[in-house]
Amino acid sequence: MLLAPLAHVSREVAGVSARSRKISLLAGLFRTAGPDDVPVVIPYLAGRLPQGRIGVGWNALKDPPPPAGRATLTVHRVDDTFTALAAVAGPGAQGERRRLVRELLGAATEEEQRFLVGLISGEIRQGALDAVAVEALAETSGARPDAVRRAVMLAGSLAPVARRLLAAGPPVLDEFLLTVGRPVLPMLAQSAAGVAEAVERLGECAVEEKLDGIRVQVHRDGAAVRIFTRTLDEITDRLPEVTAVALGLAGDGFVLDGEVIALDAAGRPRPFQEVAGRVGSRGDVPSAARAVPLSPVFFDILAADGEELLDLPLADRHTALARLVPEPLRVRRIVVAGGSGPDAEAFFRATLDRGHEGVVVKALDAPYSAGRRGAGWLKVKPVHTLDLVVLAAEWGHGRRTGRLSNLHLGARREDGSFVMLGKTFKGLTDATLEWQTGRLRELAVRDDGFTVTVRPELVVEIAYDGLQRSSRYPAGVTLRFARVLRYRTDKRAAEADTIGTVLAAHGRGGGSEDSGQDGGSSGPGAE
DNA sequence: TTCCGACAGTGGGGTCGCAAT
DNA sequence: ATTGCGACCCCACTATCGGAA
Repeated sequence: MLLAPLAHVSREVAGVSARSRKISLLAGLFRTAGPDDVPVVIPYLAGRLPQGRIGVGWNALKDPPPPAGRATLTVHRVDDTFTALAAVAGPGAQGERRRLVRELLGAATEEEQRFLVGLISGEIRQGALDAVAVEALAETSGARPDAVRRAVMLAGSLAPVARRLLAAGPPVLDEFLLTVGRPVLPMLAQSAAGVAEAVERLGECAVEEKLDGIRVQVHRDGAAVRIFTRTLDEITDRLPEVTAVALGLAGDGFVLDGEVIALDAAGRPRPFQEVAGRVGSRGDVPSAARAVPLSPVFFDILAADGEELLDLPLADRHTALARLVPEPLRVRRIVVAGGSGPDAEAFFRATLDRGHEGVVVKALDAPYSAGRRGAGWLKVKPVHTLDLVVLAAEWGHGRRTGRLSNLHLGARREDGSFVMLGKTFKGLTDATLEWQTGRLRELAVRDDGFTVTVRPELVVEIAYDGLQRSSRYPAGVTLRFARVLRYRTDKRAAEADTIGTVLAAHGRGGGSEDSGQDGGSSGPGAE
């Protein structure tokens, strides 16, 4: 099969807005793909590479060679090139990758080049990723979308399901079962503004502490333990203490869902950054483990005694969890029946006081709906706000092209100058985007084509989750998950929050930003 | 007809590891 | 030794479509 029709359909899909139309366009192409093409075509049209990451980024894609005049590239030639790219290593790897990429792009027509660049950089922007591909796959094969989605969740990815489904038809979906040792897409939570609201939405529910660490899925099959991240990457060899905990439990065929965190001597959680650094360390794991020992804490169970528990309501899964996992290894929780708000609120406060991130409110009757951000779990975290000053803004991409999007945020110093605390592009409606583009252009003092620097006069109210240590910004801290709430056109820059009040609000002392370096873990840490 | 769930898009900061400088 | 880049961790929010109410 040639790449050309694929690239063409991708462009057509991007050109229509109706999801139903996208689905039938994709389905039409799936039908024409031969059995050998399927494992490649399906992921490509869902915007993914079967090889995963191949070590080629935006930089290697600059200045593509002139396009070919005629379409001769086959999908298999493209796939072979990606396989070769993924295998390149050692000195000179960068140059070799560049050479392979140039060779591939040189053999591609203009439309194919656009498609390949999008595919490699993960910016297909056709408005159709896995979920739409699942629908198209269902349409092509005559299977029920739900059944396809469930198989994808259990297989961990689309490709193996697509291959079997198109080769043998809907009945093969029954072959996709939860297997201990093979990762499953994890269930995710939606956000809610407050505990009372979340409890009201869910009715009978559990309120569990939300720990700020790394999500882990722990499989044990006899003496074999495997640990996976939220994106299903295996990290078993980096977490020996988690393996030890799994081997210490009184069961030998289970799958647990939980979070790893690090605790200090007083039993309080250490900052997320320390946990992330530890989990990311592949080199000398034993010494990393001595410096930052990790504690797994579990909140769900997907299989026990080799038996699949996914479809059981949470209440029953928790019973199974409690049978296998002793108290300190489980997340703290309470059960709230029939909207008794105060208990949940008190639990939320107590959880924050213990230094944790917030709570997750979970419907007791909900099954484990993996891979979807189902409404069965609602997370609640405290929100802080600040009035900051816009120092600059970056030109947006994609649907934000031509609009000033990413804002550089500054806090006021006592002397009237400003310290940059981070950036945000979140929380902006199209109308606000439009308005800020006009207003910031009026305030512009410089435009290098990427960033527009402005006179620091515009005040914006920012919500954020807490401070974290930063080596990038002059105050030594930056805002975590900053987003725009609204512009404060009623405020002048001289009325914006100062860096002193920002630091003081998070127990980092007032005064100058240079004292913000709190020497590792001795400080109280970000919330 | 209106409401709302699910999805895609638009990017944020940090950290590690590897290759290039 | 330092710097740049890619891969992955954490993540919020809005616009849109299309089925449910």
